[in-house]
Amino acid sequence: MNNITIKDIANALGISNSTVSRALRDSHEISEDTKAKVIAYAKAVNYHPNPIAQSLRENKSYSIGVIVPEIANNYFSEVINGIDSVASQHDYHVVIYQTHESYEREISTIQHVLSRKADGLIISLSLETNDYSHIHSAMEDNFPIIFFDRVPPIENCYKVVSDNYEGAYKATKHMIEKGKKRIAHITSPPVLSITKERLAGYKAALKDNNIEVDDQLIKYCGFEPKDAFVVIDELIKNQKPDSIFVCSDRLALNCLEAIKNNPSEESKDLGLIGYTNLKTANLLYTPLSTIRQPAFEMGEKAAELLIKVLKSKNQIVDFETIILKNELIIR
Amino acid sequence: MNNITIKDIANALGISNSTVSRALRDSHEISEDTKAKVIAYAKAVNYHPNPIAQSLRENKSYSIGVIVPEIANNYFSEVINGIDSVASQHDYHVVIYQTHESYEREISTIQHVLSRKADGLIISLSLETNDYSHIHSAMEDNFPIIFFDRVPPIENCYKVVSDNYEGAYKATKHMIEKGKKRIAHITSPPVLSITKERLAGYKAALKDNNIEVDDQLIKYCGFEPKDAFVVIDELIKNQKPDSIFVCSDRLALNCLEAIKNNPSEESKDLGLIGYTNLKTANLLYTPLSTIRQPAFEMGEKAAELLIKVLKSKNQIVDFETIILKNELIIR
DNA sequence: TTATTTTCCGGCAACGTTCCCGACAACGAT
DNA sequence: ATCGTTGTCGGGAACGTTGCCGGAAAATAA
Repeated sequence: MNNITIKDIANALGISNSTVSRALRDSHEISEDTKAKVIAYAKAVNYHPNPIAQSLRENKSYSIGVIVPEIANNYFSEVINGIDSVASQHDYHVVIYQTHESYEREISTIQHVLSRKADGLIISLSLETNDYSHIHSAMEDNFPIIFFDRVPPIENCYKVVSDNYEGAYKATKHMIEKGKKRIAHITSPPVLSITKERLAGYKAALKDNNIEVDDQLIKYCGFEPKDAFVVIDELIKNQKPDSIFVCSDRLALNCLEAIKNNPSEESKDLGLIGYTNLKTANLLYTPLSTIRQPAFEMGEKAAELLIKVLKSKNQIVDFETIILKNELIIR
Repeated sequence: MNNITIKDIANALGISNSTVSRALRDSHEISEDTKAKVIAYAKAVNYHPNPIAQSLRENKSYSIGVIVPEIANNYFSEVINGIDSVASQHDYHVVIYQTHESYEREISTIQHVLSRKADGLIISLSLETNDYSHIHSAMEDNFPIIFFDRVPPIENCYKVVSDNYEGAYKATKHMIEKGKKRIAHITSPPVLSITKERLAGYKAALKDNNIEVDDQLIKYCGFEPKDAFVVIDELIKNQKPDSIFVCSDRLALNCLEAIKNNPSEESKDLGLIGYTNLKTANLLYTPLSTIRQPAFEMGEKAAELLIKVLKSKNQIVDFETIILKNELIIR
C-alpha cells in the first residue's frame, strides 16, 4: 500500500516533521519556497495524510453513525442516500448499522457507535423501543444525536420528521372525497411516534367530515406477512370496510398481498391508499394512491443538521424539530 | 463523553500502563490477582479501548469499504444487508459509498477508501467503467478487493457473481416453453459483465430451441425512464415481439411503465419476464415471472471472502470466483 | 553600530495503544 | 553459595499527526 508519511517527506527533503506538516496545511510560518517544495514532493509521491492519526490527534473521527431498522427497505435506503449525499460533501463518511427492529440490538449498536468514536449519530428507532434510557444516557454525555421518522418522546433533542398528522389527514380526506364511508386504518404498532401521529390525523379527518371513528376499523399490524393476512381477513369478514388506509412500506406490501389473495368479493372493490415510498405504486394490480414521504430530503436535512451541530461544537445549537411535508399522489 | 483511558486505570490502581494493557488482553505475564483488579475496575468505570488508537498502532481500521452504484436500489441494499450481517459478526464495520454510475466518482471513491485506510473493499462497478487501471493500481498495492455482480474482465481477482448465463438461459427457455417465438431482450449497456453473460444465455437458449437470434430484438437500454420508453415503442411498433425478457431492477421498472403506457394492442398481450429483485413482482398489474438473484447471499459471500483474506493476511488466499445460482420464479 | 522585531524552522510532547526490553524478586537446581 | 528459571511488572518507544515553545538568522529600527 501507499504509506508515505510526513516523516518520509521530511527525511527526503532534509527538513523537520513540523515544517512539512505546516507546509501542507499552508501555514503562514513557512516560506513560499519550502511550501512549494514540500507540496510538490508530496504530490509526486502521492502523499495522503493518515486520517487515523489525525483522528487520534483531534479526537474526531469524521464519521457519522446511521442506525436504521432495516437497510433493505426502500424508505430507509432513500434516507441513507440523502444522508450520504450531504455527508460526503462535507468529508464525513457514513457508517451504517441496522437494528432489525430489535431493542437489544439498538442498545448494543448505539454502544458500538459510541465506542467507535463516531462524531455523531442519526437514528430512527426500532419497533421494540419503548424505553429511552439508552438514548438519555448518550445525550447526557453530549453526544450529538439526530432522530428521524421514528423519534422518541423527548422534548429537547434534534428531530427530522414528516408531517404525519397532515399526511394521514390528507389521505383520509381523499378517501372521503371519493365517497368512502368506512375507511379502515391499518398501521404500525402503537409505540411508534409515527403511528400515533398518523392515527390522530386519520381520526381528525373523519371527525371533520362527520364520520364517526370506529375503533374496530383501526388495526395495529406487525411486520410479518402472516400478521397482515390475519388482520385483513378479520377486517373484511367482520368490519366490511369500503376502503383501507395502510401505513408504512412493509405493511403496504403485506396487506396488498393479503388483499389480493383474499377470496371474498368485497376485497375486489376496496379503495386503497398507502403511506409508503414504494416505487412500483403505479404499476400494481390495483391503483394505489399514496402519501409519499420526502425520504431523500429527510436524510439531507438530518445530515445537514448534524453537521451544523458538529461544526459549531462550542456554541450550542438550539434543539429543533424539522417537519417536512408529505405529498399526496393520486392514482 | 466517556473517555477513560488505560492511563486513567493505571493511575487509579497505582500500576503501569503496560500492565493494564496486558491485563485487559489477558496476557499470561500478569498475575491473576492484578488481572482481576484491572478488569473489575475497567468494568466499573465503563472502559472501552479507543479503536482509533488501536488502529493507528496496528495499522488496521477494522472497516471495510463498500462501493455500489446506488444505495437506494433494492438489489444493492439487499447485498449491503448481507455484507453487514457478516461484517458485524466479525466486528468489522461497513462504510458505504455510491458512484451514481459515474466512472469519475468511482475513481475518487476508491481513492477515498484507500486514504481512509479501509482494510478492504467490496465493489460493484459503475455503468461507465470500461477502463480498469484504477482497479489494477489498487490491486498492485495488494489492497484486498472483492468484486460482485458487475465485475471487471480481470483474471486474477476475487469475484462473487450470480450465474447470469444460466439465469438468462432459464428465463428464455421458460418463455419458449410458454410458446413464445419472438422473445425480445432488453438489457443494460453492453460494457457490463452481467450484460454480456445474460445475452449469451439468452442466445444459447434460443439456439438450443432452434429459434434464430434476431439482433433487432436485442435492445440495450439506459437507466433513464425515457430510454425505456423509446426502446419499448420502437420494439412494439417495428419488431412485434410476443414477449420481452428485461434485465435489471431499474430497467424492469422503467420498461413496465413504458409498456403499461403504450397505447397499442400488442402491448397488452406481451409475455414478460424480468431479471430483478423487485419485491412487488407478484403484485404488479401483469404477472411478472422473474429470475431472482440471491442478493443477500451474495453480500454474505463477498464479506466472508473478504474477511477470510483479511484474517490470513500473510498466507496468500487463492483468487476465486464464487458463482451463485439464480432462482426462476414463475408467476 | 546595537537593539528589536520578523521570518522561518526544529525540538518536543501529546493523542491512546501495544510491544520489546529489561529489571527484580523468588525459586529450585547445581 | 552461585546460577539459571520463572513469574511479574515498569520503562520507553513507536504508530502519524499537530501544536506549543523556543531559537537562529534575517530584516528592520534605533
